[in-house]
Amino acid sequence: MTSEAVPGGERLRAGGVRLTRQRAAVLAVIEGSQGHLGVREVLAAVRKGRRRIGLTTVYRTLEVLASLNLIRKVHLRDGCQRYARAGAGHGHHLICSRCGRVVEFSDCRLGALIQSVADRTQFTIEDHWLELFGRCKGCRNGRGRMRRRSGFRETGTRPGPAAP
Amino acid sequence: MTSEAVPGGERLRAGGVRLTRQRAAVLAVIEGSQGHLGVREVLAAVRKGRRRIGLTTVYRTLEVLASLNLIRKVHLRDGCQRYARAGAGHGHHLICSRCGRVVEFSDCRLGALIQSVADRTQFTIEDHWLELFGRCKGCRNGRGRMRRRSGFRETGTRPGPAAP
DNA sequence: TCGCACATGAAAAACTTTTTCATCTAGGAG
DNA sequence: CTCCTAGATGAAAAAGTTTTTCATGTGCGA
Ligand SMILES: [Mn+2]
Ligand SMILES: [Mn+2]
Ligand SMILES: [Zn+2]
Ligand SMILES: [Zn+2]
Repeated sequence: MTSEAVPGGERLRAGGVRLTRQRAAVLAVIEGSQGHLGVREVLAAVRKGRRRIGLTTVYRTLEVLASLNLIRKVHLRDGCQRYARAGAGHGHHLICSRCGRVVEFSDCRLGALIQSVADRTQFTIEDHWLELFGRCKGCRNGRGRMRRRSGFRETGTRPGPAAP
Repeated sequence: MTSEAVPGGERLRAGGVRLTRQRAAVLAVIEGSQGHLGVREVLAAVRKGRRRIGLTTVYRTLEVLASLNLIRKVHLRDGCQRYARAGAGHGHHLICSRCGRVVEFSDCRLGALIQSVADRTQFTIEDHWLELFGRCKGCRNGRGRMRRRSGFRETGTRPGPAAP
């Protein structure tokens, strides 16, 4: 069978790394998600798909995929180490603070701003990082402020409310 | 002696929290630093200034100070939970990827971009987060790619301002 | 098909962050 | 100024996260 059979196979090969079923599974999980996922969530999702995978491999794989730009790392105010699918090329994220949905956009038009800051500070600016937070259409009227909705499981166990 | 004697005292009071020597010490350490500091670095710096403080308190204090906007949380590609002094009001960071120096700027002019992305995605955008990375003047020609230079020890302490 | 460099994963180590709870203290009341 | 107490502290332990180890497995070029 050709590598076509494995979604993402071409891109993994192109990245110079081996195409393993674990990598394909992790990539599939991220690409199949509308939001950002944490390590434990990816682990659970892959296993739910009845594929064996270890936590260590999830960590390593997410790093590999991100370095190949096949997925992107997302930072939230609290808790980073989260990942979302990557659009083409340079991209930034718009994140729904209620359900976690992630939309990538690439037109950032920061040229003038960067030039201005560079002139003023005497820095050579090499990279930038922009994230927008808000409410997606479906979450517009949600009065809550909770993070992920059902379908976007929380990573691990939450600190939870005060003890009795 | 009046509360004037304690740098940041006024601002802590204004925030509705008690002015403790630990809070003043942490604030002084952050304000005395040109870069971003992690929890352990703050702990070490405060102790070096011969002030007693516990790790738990450092965590809690950094959170309190950040919520009062007296200091700001900085996210790096790897490793967040770092803090830098805050400029006035809304601010973004320009970070030297070699020495860690942090410069805050507030003119982000993202209005048009935000409008455009909002229209296109149907999101209501409530907040944004922008960080610029580059080389400060002094690190311009540094061929290295290491993070903090001497003076910005990873786990060590900054020579920073000792207690008055 | 073979061989081996690369990849995996269970377990343990290492590290980070939060919770507990006994003790302390900032600062307002009197 | 002295008292009082809600708020703050910190040592220790618990809880959670990430990395390291190393024996075993496997992708893929020869
Ligand atoms: Mn951009
Ligand atoms: Mn972050
Ligand atoms: Zn949403
Ligand atoms: Zn620098």
